[in-house]
Amino acid sequence: MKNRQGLTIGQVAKRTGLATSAIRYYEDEGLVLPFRNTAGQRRFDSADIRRLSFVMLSQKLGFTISEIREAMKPLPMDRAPSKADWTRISKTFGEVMDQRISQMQNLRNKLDGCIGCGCLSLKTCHLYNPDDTLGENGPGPGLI
Amino acid sequence: MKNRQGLTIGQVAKRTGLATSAIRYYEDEGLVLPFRNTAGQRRFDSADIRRLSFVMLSQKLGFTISEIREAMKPLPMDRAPSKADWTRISKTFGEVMDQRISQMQNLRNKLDGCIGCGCLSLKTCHLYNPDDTLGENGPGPGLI
DNA sequence: TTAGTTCTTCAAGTATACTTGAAGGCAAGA
DNA sequence: TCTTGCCTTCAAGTATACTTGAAGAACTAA
Repeated sequence: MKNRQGLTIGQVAKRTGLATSAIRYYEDEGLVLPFRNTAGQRRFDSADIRRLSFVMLSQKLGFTISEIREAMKPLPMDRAPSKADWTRISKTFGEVMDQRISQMQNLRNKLDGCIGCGCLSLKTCHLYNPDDTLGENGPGPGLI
Repeated sequence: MKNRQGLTIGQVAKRTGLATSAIRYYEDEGLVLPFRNTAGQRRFDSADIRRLSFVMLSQKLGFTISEIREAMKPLPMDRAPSKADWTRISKTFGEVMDQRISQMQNLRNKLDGCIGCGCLSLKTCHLYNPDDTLGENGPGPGLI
């Protein structure tokens, strides 16, 4: 009998496809809080893996670490989150996704009209409307 | 009479809303190639501004600097690009956008089913299909 | 028990897309 | 001419999301 007290970080890495370094980083960022065995090594239970899975998916959806942290705030760290906990979070993210998708579609529709025409006038083109921006990206790369 | 020979970087910054540092960075990255006056100061013509406008828009659309550089490769650096030049580029980017949007919609549709249910099973959930990924993000932040 | 693998922390490196600051040169109006 | 403001380069800093490497402790199987 082995690992009755949760999975090691290496085992979680294999199950999730995450690198161990990424998992440790997520812990530093407060996205998971695995418990420790007597020697101080990390041990993960199924709720931890569910949190990590949510992080992975949210990353795919384009959310930042701080957005994910913010979203998971209502989840309990001590006990396994309930279905209702996850459903609520899923709903919030879904709404944000809908907004982002329609924003991208807006920009995409304007692409043909504004660049395709070759004029690309800064004053008249509605592409330069600040409301069309995909959020205030600070420094650093944008999406994808 | 002033600036008969193109706009200064500061004037371009005001017109486009870009920071002068960003414009210099774009030059370093090969996205624009303003000419220089006798003293070595940058001077921009309308074709340069059009290139910068395209860069700004492409950033909003989520393209990286290297993707934008790649896309603008067919554009002539010496003369003002024709309408056909811009139209071709616009078409390519539009198609990529369409792909990305439908990819995001796919992920979004799966959000309710997979996270909403609370099970988030790594083995069965199609959310973990590698084909759903928004590109191979290397290190660094993801989208937005 | 011993060897080999995995774990620990911590500091530093990587890529993207810039910004900031230092030190000095150029331009334009009074 | 002078002064103010904008221009130049170059190096270093910032934020995000990690990875890599070093040095050493713990775990596991033989």
